[in-house]
Amino acid sequence: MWTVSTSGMEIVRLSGVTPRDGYHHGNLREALVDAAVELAGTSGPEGVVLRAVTRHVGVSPNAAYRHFADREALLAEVSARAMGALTRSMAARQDAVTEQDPVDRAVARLEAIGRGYVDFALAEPGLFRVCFAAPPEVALAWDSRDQEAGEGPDPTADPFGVLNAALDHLVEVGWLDPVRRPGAEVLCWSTVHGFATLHLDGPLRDVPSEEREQALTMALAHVSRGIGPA
Amino acid sequence: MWTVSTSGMEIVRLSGVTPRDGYHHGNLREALVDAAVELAGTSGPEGVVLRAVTRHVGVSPNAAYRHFADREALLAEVSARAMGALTRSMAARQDAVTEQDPVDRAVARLEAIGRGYVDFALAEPGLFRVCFAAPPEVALAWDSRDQEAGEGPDPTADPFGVLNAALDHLVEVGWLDPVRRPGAEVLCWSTVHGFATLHLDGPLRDVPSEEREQALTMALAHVSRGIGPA
DNA sequence: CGACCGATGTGGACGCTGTGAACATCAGGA
DNA sequence: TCCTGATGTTCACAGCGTCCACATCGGTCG
Repeated sequence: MWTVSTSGMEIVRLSGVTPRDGYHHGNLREALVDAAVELAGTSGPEGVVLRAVTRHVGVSPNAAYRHFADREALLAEVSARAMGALTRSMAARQDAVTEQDPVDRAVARLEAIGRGYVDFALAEPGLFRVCFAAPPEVALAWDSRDQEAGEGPDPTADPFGVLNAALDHLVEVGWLDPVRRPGAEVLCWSTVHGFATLHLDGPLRDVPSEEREQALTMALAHVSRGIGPA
Repeated sequence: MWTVSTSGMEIVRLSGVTPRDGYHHGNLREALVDAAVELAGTSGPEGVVLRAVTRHVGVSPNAAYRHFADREALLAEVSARAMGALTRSMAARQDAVTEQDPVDRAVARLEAIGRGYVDFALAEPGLFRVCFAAPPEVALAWDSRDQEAGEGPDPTADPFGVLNAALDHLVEVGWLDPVRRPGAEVLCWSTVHGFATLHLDGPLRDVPSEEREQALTMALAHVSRGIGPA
């Protein structure tokens, strides 16, 4: 199977995806998303080429249309997965904070979140880019953050949820003035997101990593200073 | 000319581009960039489709290759123009500040710059996006900001230059602690850039404009608070 | 004045893409 | 046992960026 008779050249299936045995794949949908995530990781959103994805899985291009409306839909799925990875990166950094004093700890955790965000962006540029490359449903998912807060899934399941939780905690420990709480999320997120994108794709992409790290430390400190107590 | 004989349907030339008279165009390069900018304005970088651009100008697709190495090169040109527009938007807002007190004025001018940045992004989404969609030379142009500062063109010719000038002025008037000056550019730029992209393409794109404006005001205030005097 | 030549624009072709329509193949229930 | 719905394949189409050979011009030099 899978031998092109005209050339006699065998088409090699890439990566560690287990080949299927028969006419039907078994769980093509999963396999397609896996392959797409892999491609996105190395080449970003535009690396998620439908025909390339199906090629990796060893299936015809149109097979994908049995599981996704179009390329956008597949990309949205990849985006969701990438967002999960981003969230885990942030959470991991946050949990690694060892500070004991409650207030210092809360502040350190906020900065750790920011660092986790930027580090993920620079360590996994492809996945980070794919996070923000799906117009419709992902945005809705993020926007329906508050409405279904009552019983929805873990509010810390997305980056925004993690950030909000950290800020809420800063209010609890008395470091963040409640009057300054609304809007703080946007400020933090904007700074960190802008920092990441400017250094990833933007005009600051050639800044050496050492200098970048220093700038990040300063930026995070400035943010804390901007929202924190006088 | 330009009548498809097979169908007899005349191909209409779009927009206000003046039609050429003969075999040669006269200044195709300019015309192509104009058309590309127009397309970028309505559809962003991916709207700059080589064949569409040449169609608008009324020329064959390959004619573009006499003036640009490839689509990327054309896009870079468009990007440079868009960057100019961004810069003018920022400068315009800055110049509109009427504050009299030197210090207050300098602070107000910084915030005006940020507002000009975000406003341009939201008013001209296509052009804004195209600003950051050209890997090679644009980035270099921005990076060679300081080196050739001696006699190069107006340092306020690009967004980064405008921002730096404003920050330098804040040091001069004694508002910005010189020790906090380095890194301030990145902080300001990151915040404003992140705010713009999150609200333009990102998860915050559906935030109503009123709420967005309020968030921007708060974010700018926080930035000032972050870098300003205690 | 006329021939030539480099710059510029054209036509056709190739391989790539996403996607629609019709057909093939299977697994499981009547 | 047959049939049906789900899943995968094949063929086809239009649009894209780009290469190559050819057409057409404006200016320069004999």
